[in-house]
Amino acid sequence: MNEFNTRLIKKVQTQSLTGVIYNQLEDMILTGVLKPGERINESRLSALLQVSRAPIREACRQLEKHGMVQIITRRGTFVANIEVSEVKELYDIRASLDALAAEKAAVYATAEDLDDFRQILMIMQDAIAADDAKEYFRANIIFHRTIVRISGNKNLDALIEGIYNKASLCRKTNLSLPERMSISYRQHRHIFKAIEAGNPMEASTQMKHHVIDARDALLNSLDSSDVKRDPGAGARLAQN
Amino acid sequence: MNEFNTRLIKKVQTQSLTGVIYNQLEDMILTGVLKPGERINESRLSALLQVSRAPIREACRQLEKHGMVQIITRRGTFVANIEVSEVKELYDIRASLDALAAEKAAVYATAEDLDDFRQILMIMQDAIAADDAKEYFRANIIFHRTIVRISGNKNLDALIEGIYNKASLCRKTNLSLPERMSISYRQHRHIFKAIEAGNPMEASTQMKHHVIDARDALLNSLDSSDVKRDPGAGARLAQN
DNA sequence: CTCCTCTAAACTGTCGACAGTTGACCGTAG
DNA sequence: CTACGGTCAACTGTCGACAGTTTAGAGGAG
Repeated sequence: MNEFNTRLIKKVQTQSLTGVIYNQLEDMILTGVLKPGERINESRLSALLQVSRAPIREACRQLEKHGMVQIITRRGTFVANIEVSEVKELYDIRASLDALAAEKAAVYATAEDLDDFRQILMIMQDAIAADDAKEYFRANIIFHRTIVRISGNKNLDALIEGIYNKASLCRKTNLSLPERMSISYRQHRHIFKAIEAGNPMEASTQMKHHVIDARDALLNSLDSSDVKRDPGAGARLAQN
Repeated sequence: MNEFNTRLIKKVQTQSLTGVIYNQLEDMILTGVLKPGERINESRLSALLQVSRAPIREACRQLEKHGMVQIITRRGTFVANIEVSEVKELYDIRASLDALAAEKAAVYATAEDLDDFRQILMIMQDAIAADDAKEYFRANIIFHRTIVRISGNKNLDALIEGIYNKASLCRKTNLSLPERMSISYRQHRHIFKAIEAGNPMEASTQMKHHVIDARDALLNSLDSSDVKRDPGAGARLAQN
């Protein structure tokens, strides 16, 4: 493992060591190698990855900025520990922000934007027909990102991504619910219709309802089948 | 100035150098000593403040986390440059988040919480009677923070503060509008009434309206008294 | 046996130094 | 006069070391 890391580091060195370390740590957190609440030992990591502590410290600050760890002065950095109750709160925030995005999108959407939506909705339909939850999930992310993009609010993007990352720390939240695809699709369609009609109020309301609904479905499924492990790790997001 | 800084640093050393540097830089940015777009030179600062570059770097990362600077790899850290158009977007976000807080506050507020509100509203009334804009402004902040606290959503607090900090970078946004105090007070009263009545929907709507209204007043006063940035701004704002 | 105290190991915060990269200035060619 | 290329200074990224603080564990008292 050491040799592999060393090689990897050498290869991408043009991108700054800190960035590489950041990706490694993010991976280790999202895949559960580093468990919530666990402490990240700078010295040990620097020895393991064969780099000095400086880039590791920097990577940790970036992780904190993205909400994935918490840094306590003179105590260390700890992998964020997300309770289910906090996931609930995070979804509330995301619902509000996504609703804002939908509201603005209904104002600014162009004809081409609407075509984009139609295409995404078609992909979703196909995914449902093929019972391909993974594909549907991908399209879902694109749908939401498209709305944020159209809204034109640059800060919204980073904010929502941060919320999303943090919620993802609760690994249980990454399971997909294939049986909800058709419900979700119908809601997406309502949102699209509101945007198409240029109705900000309606778009906002529908979006908020959609996100809260998804959250409740998720939490309910957690209640019923709690101790389930999630092998379908396709939930990792390709960000940017 | 050097001596003063040194003494200050010594005095609070128990609280980590990075924290002291952070406060200094924040001050310098908010007071305009460091101007938007200006680059922060680590070496020069470390010489000026008589500390090594490490704590300065760390302070810069924290500033970035709070949205006050932007760090570009191998280029340096630059004081965030906020356009008026971006302030508009930031207020949109804040309106959504504050509306969420008000919604939840209407659900969770206790009798003591309501008493807190009554007290704050009284302070506002007094400030208006004394024509004390500064005091009113202080009470206003407490009012909003109280709502966020009552909402019980821990992430909301940090998020809103970040938005607020970033908007404050546009120094023009820091002017107070004494003539709006009574309007603002009435709106606060409406929000309080909705929370008191346990009406989340109404509280949310009133809050959103309040923040957007404050924003428009602010931007309008900028339009009339300042350089004409965006001629279409007024028209576009009217639709909100 | 339990609780408190004190000591030592471990770890983070800070430091000064070096190396690689970036941006700018200067000179040359078209 | 302008555009392109090369050289150089400055600055950030990274490194290894030291100091102060925290935590854990050993030892003693109740």
